[in-house]
Amino acid sequence: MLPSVPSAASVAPRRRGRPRQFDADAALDAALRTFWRKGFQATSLDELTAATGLNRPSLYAAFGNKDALYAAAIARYVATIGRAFLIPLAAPVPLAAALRRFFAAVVATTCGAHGPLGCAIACTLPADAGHLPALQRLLAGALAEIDGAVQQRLVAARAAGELPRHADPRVTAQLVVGTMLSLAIRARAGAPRRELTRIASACVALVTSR
Amino acid sequence: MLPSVPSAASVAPRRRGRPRQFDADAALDAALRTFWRKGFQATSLDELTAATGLNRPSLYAAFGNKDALYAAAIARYVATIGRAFLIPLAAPVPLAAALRRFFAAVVATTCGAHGPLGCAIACTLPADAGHLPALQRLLAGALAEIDGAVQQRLVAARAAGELPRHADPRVTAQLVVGTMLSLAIRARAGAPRRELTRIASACVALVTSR
DNA sequence: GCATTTCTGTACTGTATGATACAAAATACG
DNA sequence: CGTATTTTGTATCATACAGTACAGAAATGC
Repeated sequence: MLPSVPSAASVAPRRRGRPRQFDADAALDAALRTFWRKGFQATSLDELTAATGLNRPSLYAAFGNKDALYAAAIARYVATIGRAFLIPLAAPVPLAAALRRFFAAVVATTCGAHGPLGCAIACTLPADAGHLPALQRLLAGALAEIDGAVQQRLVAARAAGELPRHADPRVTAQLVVGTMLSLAIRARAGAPRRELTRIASACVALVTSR
Repeated sequence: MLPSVPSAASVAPRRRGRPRQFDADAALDAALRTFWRKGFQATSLDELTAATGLNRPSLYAAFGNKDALYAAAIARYVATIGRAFLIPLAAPVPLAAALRRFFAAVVATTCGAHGPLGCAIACTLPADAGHLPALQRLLAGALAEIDGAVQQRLVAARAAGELPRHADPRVTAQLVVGTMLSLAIRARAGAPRRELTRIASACVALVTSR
């Protein structure tokens, strides 16, 4: 389930005309869940109105068109789901334990209770990034953000002597994130949770071994 | 470019009525190139007829409907592109060299001359595997085939003492394939070739180190 | 109270899409 | 040569789609 994180919109000052009868963030979360499962192209506006409970004009007034709604949904994915993956990384525990928690969060989310959703960045965004430049930039930005966060943790780990000195934090972070992306794809292919956990453990062992 | 590998269809015995004026394999390759770039949902039949040079009825008579054509195209991708990745693995060279050749082939293909295509299995198939069970099975099968081939090479490597005895060939293969999938996604995000090569090198170093 | 502003809901528009009907063309069989 | 069989090309169908016009509803400001 998506956490209901309030954003700037929900604390805006009272506006002039008829007030909105919906919460924009909740609607965005509902749209995200639909996009997450079916991707951008396969999701119709009828499905979006059904999922959000809004009618078309309200959706368009709030978010623009379908493209903009998708971009907003992915941005929210990065800000909520993606960032939730990174929180365990910052826990004050040894690197191996932090990485295990990170992967545990990834596996739990990609193998959701509502079927194997995978990861929106790994599984659905790349398909449309091939022909929509705006989405390609979105994908590149999301990857850079996750790479950076993992890299930062690895730099700290190396300073603490938890990583071999010859290991490059940047490329190692990209390998860890790469494993994360592959776990999401495997989840979407229907791989059992146990298998994903085993792969994650092997990645942690390989990265933290010396 | 796709290699023009003949299949059973092109050597079929002379049939009864008016002969076909097209090569089914060439048409399938053309359809695959379009699907590869834009995915299943975003590719229209108009684009497919333009790419293949066939008109709609010929396409439908040869392949069924759009779904079946996509499945056939992905199957051909696995049989040609995917298998081409695996050939370098079987070269009679040490494991590290074989893996380097494998990744070199992956990087060269995912960063094609016609823009960063990525990999059809990694970048476009997962999007529709989320809601089309047939495509989910196709994805799972493709992953299993690549995993198996890499695993087989790792088993041989361990027998030759090129791999630590404590390394599990199966999960190690899944990590290598996972890195491959992530390279394809990064290629589609626009990552420069140099960066992908660096990640691949780090993966090889990590897997073959002891 | 009245004008102004903003949102909601229905109904609609034009278009793009996947799929087919049908007749003409091209081959094999007898 | 005539019939059966398969492919080709055009023209078309019904539907699904993204997006919007418009009228009514609910709030604010004066």
